Amino acid sequence: MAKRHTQTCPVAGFLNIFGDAWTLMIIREAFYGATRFSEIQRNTGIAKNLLSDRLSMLVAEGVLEREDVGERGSRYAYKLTAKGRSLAPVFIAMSQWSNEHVFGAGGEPVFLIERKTGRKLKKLAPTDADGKPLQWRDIAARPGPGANKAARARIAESEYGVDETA
Amino acid sequence: MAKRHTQTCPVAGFLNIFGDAWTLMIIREAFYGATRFSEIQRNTGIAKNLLSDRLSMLVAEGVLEREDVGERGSRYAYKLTAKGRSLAPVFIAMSQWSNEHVFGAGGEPVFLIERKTGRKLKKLAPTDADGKPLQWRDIAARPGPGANKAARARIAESEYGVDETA
DNA sequence: AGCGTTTAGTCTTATTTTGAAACCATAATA
DNA sequence: TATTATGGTTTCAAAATAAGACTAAACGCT
Repeated sequence: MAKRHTQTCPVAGFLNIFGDAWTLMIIREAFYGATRFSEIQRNTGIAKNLLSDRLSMLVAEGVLEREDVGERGSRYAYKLTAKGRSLAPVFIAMSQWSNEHVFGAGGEPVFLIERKTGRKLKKLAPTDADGKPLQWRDIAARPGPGANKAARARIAESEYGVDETA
Repeated sequence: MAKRHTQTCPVAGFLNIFGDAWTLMIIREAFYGATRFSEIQRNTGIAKNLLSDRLSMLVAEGVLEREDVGERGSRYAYKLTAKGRSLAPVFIAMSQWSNEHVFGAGGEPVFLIERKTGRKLKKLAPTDADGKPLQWRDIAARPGPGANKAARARIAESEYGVDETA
């Protein structure tokens, strides 16, 4: 899993960390509260060498932290950092999409709920700065301060782009 | 990209479609308005055989549709279906996370904005059924109607799970 | 203290996937 | 009519994945 994408792009940056079949399964386990190597391996079915690689990578990226829980070392707990916990919207959006479009109404394997009341979370949806819902047609892309020439060009030529020279 | 995951789980279901280095880059292109094979290939750098595979897969999954745009055939446009467009929250959540945690403040390559006003979208965040913001600690998982025995067991034993026998 | 089990890996090897380039038929363009 | 662009398919080497064997330290039990 070398970093494949060299583009200056948020999606490319995201996929350089999470763009494979297993990494987000590990994040799922972390959200579900699993912390131990063996636990994650059992719950996902990932091969041990891959789990070892991915955990090291996630710790190096600052998404997980490895905590020593043995009395004299050699027992570890992998836990989400603040950076990792802030993947919650991604995790929730994936789960909601999959419940709706992979499994469908009546076939949902798991609902995410508010712990206190048991009610389902509200469906994540794009909103403007004031919280008013937006359709995808209302959304556009604008180069940010980190955009290089290539990124600017791609955005400018796309119909999704807005030339915001302001 | 055979379906790797057999678990009855929303994340596993999602990753069986999108769990690789390229598929979400293709979705990015679709959101940015690219429709043609060559255009997507140029913009992402994906190998043509992989693009061909992934596009067929996405059409088969109903995420994209292939429309014939040649006068006498053999020119095609790949467009998001409604199912594909409803990936917007996933796309936005990934972009926002990456802007914040991969590139960081001042290094963001691309902002997603409201087309009409140019203002940045609001950051996606989990809320309860009424729209009140929730911390990740307030969120739990409950088996849905599609949960099989294995899925139920996994949720039950996780600290994230709630035994909602109601 | 001694013994078997669990944990958290590593190593090896076969299989699968990817990446890059070559090739090709049809369509559009000059 | 000739040239280029499009949308692929095929081939082959390199890389990643999958599965199991193996290991050392730590733990749990008597």
